[in-house]
Order: sequence, then structure tokens, then C-alpha cells
Amino acid sequence: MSVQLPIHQPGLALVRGPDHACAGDPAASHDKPLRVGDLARLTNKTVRALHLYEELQLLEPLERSKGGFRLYAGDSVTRVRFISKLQDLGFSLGDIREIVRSWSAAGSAPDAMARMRDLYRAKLEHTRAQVERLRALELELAASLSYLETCDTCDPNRLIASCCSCDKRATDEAAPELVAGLSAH
Amino acid sequence: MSVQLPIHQPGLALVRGPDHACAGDPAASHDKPLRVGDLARLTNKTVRALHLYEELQLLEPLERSKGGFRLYAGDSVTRVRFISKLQDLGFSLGDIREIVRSWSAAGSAPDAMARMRDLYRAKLEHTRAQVERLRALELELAASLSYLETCDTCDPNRLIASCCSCDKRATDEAAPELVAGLSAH
DNA sequence: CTGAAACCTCACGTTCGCGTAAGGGTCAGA
DNA sequence: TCTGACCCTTACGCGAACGTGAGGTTTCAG
Repeated sequence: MSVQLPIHQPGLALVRGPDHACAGDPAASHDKPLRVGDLARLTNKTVRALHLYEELQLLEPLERSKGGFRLYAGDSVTRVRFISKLQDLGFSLGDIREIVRSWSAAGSAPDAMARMRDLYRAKLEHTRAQVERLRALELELAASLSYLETCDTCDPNRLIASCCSCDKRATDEAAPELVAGLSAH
Repeated sequence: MSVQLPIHQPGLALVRGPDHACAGDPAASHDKPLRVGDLARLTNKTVRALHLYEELQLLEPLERSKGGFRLYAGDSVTRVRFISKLQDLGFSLGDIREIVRSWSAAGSAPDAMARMRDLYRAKLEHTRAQVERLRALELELAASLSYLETCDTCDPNRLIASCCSCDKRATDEAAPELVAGLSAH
């Protein structure tokens, strides 16, 4: 058995106050460096995942120890959480690689900002649409549930095949797709 | 080049009125049968996907033509859309197989209903949580965007590395993680 | 009766995001 | 110095959801 399972938090207390993990922050480098296991604990990732992010050039240790151990600065926590959030937004790791590449390859600051704005604007729209779709599904789930509620009073010997055309139900009451689909071929 | 790309709708007009695709509906079987390509068009899936669903026992043609062509009834559209919605809710095809198996294997109707209710209730909670997470991300995206707006007035020669500690910005204005992460290591 | 479009069954290939060994070195406290 | 907890690289595996031929058959409009 290895230690690859997401490890549960030990003494967790963020290196410094939250909401203040900006890059190039001079104070960050004065802390004792994090080893990959520490970073994994702090970000709730596995060591393997962090290695992968490095392979894909999404993450890089500040330096290596004499013996080859990866040593991270405190802002790597921000970096990893940044990666996770982009993942949650629907970006693949490859997408994220392109994003950070385009960021650091930009000629000027306003140029980089403009690209990010376009990207984030598009993703914002997409995210809103996604939320709408999920909320619609949520409503349909709720409708299906209330539809199924009425079945509590049903005769236990009744056959399942007849569920969709039940005489206990008004004929104009259509079954939601999440219920109707169960008996369709 | 093959014809596996999702084909755009032709004359699409659902076989009968919408919201009325209940299983065992006698009228449905009188329509001319759908072939797999038709079903693909109507559901916006590829033929290969429908074949896969059949392999996994999620979908079954009403019958086969003399020559072996799959022939579907109208309610297969409902079935496929049902599958898609469950997928959108986060169920894998394997999960869905279990769901329909458990449905048709249930002893009695109320029994089957009860299981579905439990399942749907759990998924409803999970979906609501998912919506909340997405909405939080949406807010953060919006915050990041407005943060990036202020960069429009920036000097084009300014370096990207200094973006997070910009003198044009109040020092107490922390960068959102979606921005800060870009410059973190 | 034809020909093109659509269909059939294998069966291997692909992308993603890691998991899981194997076979070693390193670090830090007692 | 020892030892146990961590870390290193390399590399194969996996489950999900199809994509993509290959090689051959069936339909159906004209």
C-alpha cells in the first residue's frame, strides 16, 4: 500500500493569511519550503497529480533539494488551486497549459490581460449556460420525484410495465422524461 | 470520411405531439420505424454512440429488418434523451445500466418506484450542490473579469510579472485566485 | 435493375486524468 | 548511526465514451 490516497489534513493552517497569495510576494520565499507531500495535503491532491501537473508544465518547484526533492514556495498552493478551479470550469489540463503558456508568452502586460479577458468572458457565458442546464435538470428531477410520490399508495402487486399509464393518475398528466425513459425501449 | 459526425436535423418534427412519449403507448408502433441513422439525427447522437448504448444494454431496437437493420419505435427517442439527461446529471453509462436493470428487475411497481425515488433524491441533492459550486465559480469569473478591466489603461511596456503588485491598484485589493494563479509558480 | 446511401459486424485506436507498482535514494529526529 | 517516513524516476494500466477504419450487405428511389 502506498500513500497516494488523498491524505487527510494534519495541522493545516495556511502558510499566511488567506486571500493574499500573490506571485512575486517577497515574504513567501522566507517560509520553510514545502515538499510535494505537504503541497498535496494543502491542496487535497495526490502526489501523482502534482507530478503530472509538472510534466504538463502547469507547475514548477521553486528549486530542488540537494538530493533531488522538489521544494515549493507558498504560492504554489495558489497555483494548484488555480488549476483546480479552471478544471472545475471545464478546462482540460491541456487547455490550462495553453492558458499559462499564452500568459507568459505575451509581449506586454495589457496584451496578456486582453487575452485572458476574452477567454474568461467566453467561459463565463459557457458557465452560465451550464448552470441553466443544471438548474433545468434539477427542476426535472424534482418533478420526477413528485410524480413518483403518488406511487406510494399503489397496489404492491401492480406491474411495472403499467406505471406510465396508471389509472390512478389523470390521463393528461404526462410522465417526465426521467420517468418515461425508464419504460421506453 | 465517414458519416459519424453528429448530423444536423433534416425535416425534424417529432413523431407525435411532444410530452407524450409514454412506453407501451399503442399508437407509437403504428408509425414507420426509425432506422439507426434517423434515431441519431433525432437525438443528436452518432450512430456509434447508439450502438454502444445497445452493447451496454441501455437501448434495444424494437426489431430487426429482414436484412439485419435495426428498427426502432418512436419511444426510443425518449429513451435516448433519458440516457442523455442522466449523463448530464453525472451518471456514467454503467450507472445507467444498473438503474434500468434495477428498474426492470424490481419485484413490484411500488418497489421499483421507491428505489428510483431514493436514487433521484440523492442525485437532486448532489445536483444542487453542483449548481452552487458552479455559481460560486461564476462569481469568481466575474470578479476576475472586473479586476482585469482596470488593466486597459496600463502602459503597454509594463511587464507581466508585475501585474499582481500593480501600483495602479490599491494595495488592499487582492487579486482573485483566477488571476493570481497565473503568475504563481 | 442499378447505384449510391445507409447499414452491418468486428476490432483496434484515442484522449483524459490520474492509479499503481517497481526499484531504488533522501531526510530528519532519536 | 540508524531507521522510518518521504521522495525520486520510469513505465505500464485503466475506465469512460466513443472515433475510425475495414470489408461486406441491404435499401430504395429512379
